[in-house]
Amino acid sequence: MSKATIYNVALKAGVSLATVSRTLNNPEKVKKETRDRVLRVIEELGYKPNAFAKGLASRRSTSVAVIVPDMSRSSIAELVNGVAVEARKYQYSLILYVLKDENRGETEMLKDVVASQADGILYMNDEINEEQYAMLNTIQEDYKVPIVLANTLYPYDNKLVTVCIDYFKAGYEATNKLIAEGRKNIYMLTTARKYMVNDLKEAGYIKAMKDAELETNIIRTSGDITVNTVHFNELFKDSGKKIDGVIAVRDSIAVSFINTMIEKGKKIPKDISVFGFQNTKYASLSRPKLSCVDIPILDIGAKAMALLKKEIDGEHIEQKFNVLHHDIIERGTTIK
Amino acid sequence: MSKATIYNVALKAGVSLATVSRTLNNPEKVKKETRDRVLRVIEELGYKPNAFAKGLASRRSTSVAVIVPDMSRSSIAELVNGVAVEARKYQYSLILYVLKDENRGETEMLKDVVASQADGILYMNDEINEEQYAMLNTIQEDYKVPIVLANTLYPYDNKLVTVCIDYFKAGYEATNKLIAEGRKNIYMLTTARKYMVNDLKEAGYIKAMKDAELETNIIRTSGDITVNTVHFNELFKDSGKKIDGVIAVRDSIAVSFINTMIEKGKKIPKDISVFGFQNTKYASLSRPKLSCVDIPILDIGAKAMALLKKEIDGEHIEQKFNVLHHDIIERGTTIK
DNA sequence: CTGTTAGCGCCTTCAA
DNA sequence: TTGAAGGCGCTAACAG
Repeated sequence: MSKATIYNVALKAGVSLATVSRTLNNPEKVKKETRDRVLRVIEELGYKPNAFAKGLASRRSTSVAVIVPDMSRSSIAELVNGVAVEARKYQYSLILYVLKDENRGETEMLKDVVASQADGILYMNDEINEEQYAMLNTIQEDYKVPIVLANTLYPYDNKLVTVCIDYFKAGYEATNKLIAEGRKNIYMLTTARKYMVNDLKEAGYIKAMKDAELETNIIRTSGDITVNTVHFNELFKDSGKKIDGVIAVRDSIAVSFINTMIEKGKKIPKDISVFGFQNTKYASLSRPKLSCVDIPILDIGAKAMALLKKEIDGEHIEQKFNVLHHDIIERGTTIK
Repeated sequence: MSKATIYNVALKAGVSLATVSRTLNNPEKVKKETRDRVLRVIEELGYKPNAFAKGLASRRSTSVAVIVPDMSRSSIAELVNGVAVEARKYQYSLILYVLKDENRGETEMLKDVVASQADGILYMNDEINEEQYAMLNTIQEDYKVPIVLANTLYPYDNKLVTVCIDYFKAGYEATNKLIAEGRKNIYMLTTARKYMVNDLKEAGYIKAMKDAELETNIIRTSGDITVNTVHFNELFKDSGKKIDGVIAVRDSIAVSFINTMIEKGKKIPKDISVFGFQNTKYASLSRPKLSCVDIPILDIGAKAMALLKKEIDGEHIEQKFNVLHHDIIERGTTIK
């Protein structure tokens, strides 16, 4: 029962191992009768080709490396979900690399990825910086392993295929919604850590504010609720009365802000309108429900995997930047 | 640059490939000077052993298969995080299998796992049923590939190593807290789908209620917010006034319930006390903050991976059931 | 349409 | 302490 090899199948089916290999990989090259016989034996023996031997001989692994930061971020998990669904269509398996805090070993890790013979790499670390981008580029060129960035942007260059939404535009639009409400003192709540996508949201916000000749106010805080709650309380003390609008780069930050303000006696959205980003479950579980930019995160994952598959298959993708459509969802934290 | 093989290293270091292999896998069997020289060349060439060749020859993959349902569930993502951290300690890579809705192909998928030569399997699908359990067992026995269940319980048998918490006890304790508050009409909100762990929480709830000679009320609903909101509204119409306590099997369900009730004018926790399960970010982002059972989900993942590693290394684990400690966290939705 | 024959890159006895 | 040689299970020309 343990392990049937291609030899066992060949023997029992009365053919050579090459024929077995063919019926599995190039069925059209095998006469139907032979093929059927072989398939029956395969079934009987519960034979599955050894992935290592197959990979070694064919130099292809039918697997892709998925590189993510901290899984506990809702958007990351959802992205992986999207990738998984698409990957299954191609029978590709996913090798998961979680970066976690320690960027130290990223170079080392990428070498592991190469050694693992992954057919392609899906990189979704939105904290990407110039150095990392350069390294990915090197890897793609030196080792000829295709890379796709999912929900990860490095806007200063476009050598790598990228799937994302137009974060600048989204930030711009959300801010304009608040301006249209008549809000004047609109704050942007962003992360202290450097996320490229958040910088773009911020740039969109700044543009909208400048266009309206309003003053920009950017607060850098943490994604950690206990930490940002403290920040929000301080903010309230200093200038709380003047805030009448907020754009947060993550839903969870928006919700944390809302909670803090409501506990301070503020009315949402009467006193302050709030926009989040992503449309995660946090947005639906907030009270009032959070207005936010809806990002098709599942689709981004799926699209990224689909493009990677094309690259693996040797198709050239001239459209490097693939921008998916986003929506502005108005719920209970803004005034329609 | 492309790919250095063991031959290149051997040549450049002036040794045979066997020596290179040894310095990597059995360094103590190589004279220090030779070893250093080889290591230097490895460094220079950026050599990494091809994972396929290595796996084929050694019959070990230093990778484990991680089987999960839907990644978008916060607890699942966190579990994977825990696994990833621990796996990195051993330099194990993770092959991710997302079950998603379609259980249809689970048998097939498990065959893939075996074919992938994973050294072990981490199974964390809390919807496990008898059939699946039996199949896992078969796989473990027939193919000699160790399996560990993480946060997944099949309480009717104990052939597979399991890491979890005592869900029965947790349900019992949480219910008793509410009873101690003087609550009489305590409802359990659980999932319509069959999750073994939720059944245990439910059993604990029932036991506590029976002990206190109170009537049990079990509501089966969905994890989907739009769906369960409808249920909660109906519930309120029928018997809303009589509900004074709730235990929900997931934080997100608890929060959704709270939102619905507060919108109906109920006071939380004055009118109704609420307990959730897990202590996810949802609990901290709810207003009031959710009281809940704290489950050390990260630790469960890490512990499961650690045990799997032991099994892979041939250590026999007699302690099949590994029960980690949980806490009851009282925050704003219960009365202390 | 099918069989034969080299490898793929590495590990692992067995000798030396 | 090191080298030589035989696989691991499969794919992919090349013949036939």
